[in-house]
Amino acid sequence: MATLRKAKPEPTAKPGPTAKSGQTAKLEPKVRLSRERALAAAVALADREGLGALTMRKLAEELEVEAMSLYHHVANKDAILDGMVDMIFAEIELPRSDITWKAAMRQRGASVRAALNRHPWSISIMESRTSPGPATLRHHDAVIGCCRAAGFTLPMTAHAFSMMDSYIFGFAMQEVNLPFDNGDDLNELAASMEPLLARGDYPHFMEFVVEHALQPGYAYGDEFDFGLDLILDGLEAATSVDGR
Amino acid sequence: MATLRKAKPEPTAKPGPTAKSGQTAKLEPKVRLSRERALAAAVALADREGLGALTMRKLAEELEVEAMSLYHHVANKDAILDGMVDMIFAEIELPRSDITWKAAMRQRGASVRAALNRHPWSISIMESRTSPGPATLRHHDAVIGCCRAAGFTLPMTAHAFSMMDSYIFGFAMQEVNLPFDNGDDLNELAASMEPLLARGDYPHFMEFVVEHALQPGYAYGDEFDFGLDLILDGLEAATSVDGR
DNA sequence: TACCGTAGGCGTACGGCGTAAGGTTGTCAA
DNA sequence: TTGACAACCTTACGCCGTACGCCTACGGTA
Repeated sequence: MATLRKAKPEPTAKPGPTAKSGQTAKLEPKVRLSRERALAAAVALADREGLGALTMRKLAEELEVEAMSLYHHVANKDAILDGMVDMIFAEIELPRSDITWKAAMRQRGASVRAALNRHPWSISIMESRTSPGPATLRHHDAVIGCCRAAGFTLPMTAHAFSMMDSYIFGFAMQEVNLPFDNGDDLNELAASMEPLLARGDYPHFMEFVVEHALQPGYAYGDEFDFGLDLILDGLEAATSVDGR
Repeated sequence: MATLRKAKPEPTAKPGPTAKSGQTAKLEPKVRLSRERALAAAVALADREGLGALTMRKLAEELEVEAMSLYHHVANKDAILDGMVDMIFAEIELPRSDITWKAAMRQRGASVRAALNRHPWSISIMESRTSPGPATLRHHDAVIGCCRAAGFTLPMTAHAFSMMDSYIFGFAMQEVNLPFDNGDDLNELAASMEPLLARGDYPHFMEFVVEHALQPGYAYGDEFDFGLDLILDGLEAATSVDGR
């Protein structure tokens, strides 16, 4: 015996839960752990308390299990993160095929953005993941298929794919990390940057913030559609010129 | 007693470095630690070994100091990350004012992309930072100033700023996380996804990868200019129509 | 019925992390 | 000479991911 007799300071019978004798064992069906249950709980935990709170111990506790039991269903924590990313992609609507490609791309762009806003932690793990899951592949396949069905050549499809995803994910990244969530704390934000701005450095930045971004009607999220439409219109023009 | 006699097995005098007596003390000037030295070492360490290797202990070792000494110059590790982000922005060329706004924006876009590629870890900490440093503010100020000098209204400046940065940072994010670095491992990548593709799922994705992305002349980085030019042309058209 | 391989779950331990608290040392003004 | 102060170090705490080995329940077979 390797560990000698250092373990087992307590050879007494276990106290309460899952009592050893059969007397109460049948009363709790004790749902089995599984990869799916673990991933769903991980997403819920990250949604509720942030990615930093997602630890193997906390996740296990959530599932009423010990941390090491998770390793029977996932290889390691990275595999959990991979699975979580794929769950997000599974939430995103695929582009429809019964409308124009522009309308379909607008709709799936909005769906991507909505999913990333629902799960603000997701974008920070999407970068740094390199092994896409089935839902991720399915999503990319559908987007490429939409372009091809609209008559895009392969090079033009590459342009469109790269451009749309760069913009959509880049926008979501900025949106998720804005230093404010709603209009309420704009004022304290403004106050916090006052010392910098009062010194006269950054005059254009200051004008922009004070005269525009902090004005009542302004919401950064509204910028999304302007940019996406400009891109889609540009892509349409590029295809109609020479098809490539 | 938990640790028993693990500490202090050696009450003997300290051996070599920074000898206690004054005899050799003058020989090594012992450059003082400083926030700047710490940040520069942190950037170098992250460049060399990745962000995961950047720990307070390793960073201190790099500087020939103990971990806790760092806390005399920075508040905590987050402050180091903030400082590192600002160092990256300091590397980026500001838009020039002696050329057209489009040329200036093209040049600063290339500069941003180059900096993010030189320091692949930087994009993953830029998101999640909310307190910009002076170089960051200076950069944003210059970009806004460039738009304003070109005659953009404030709303149009907001459109342009949001759109360009979403695209540039989003593109860099995808580029940095590609599962390959050069043309060499494209083949093993192709081999690794073969089981998925052979089953006939993802037909469009497969056609795209095999017939286009894996072809000899293709490099993802080349997509950057197409998208940026399309955006800049679109912005120019939008301003000349109604100026807003 | 008896056996046993295996899968799911548990307990312990290890090395590493960020950093709180307090000790030591070198410098310099009074 | 003294004593305040800043720079730096030592120790320790509570976390983290996970290697390793054990126990138990169950299903298939003899």
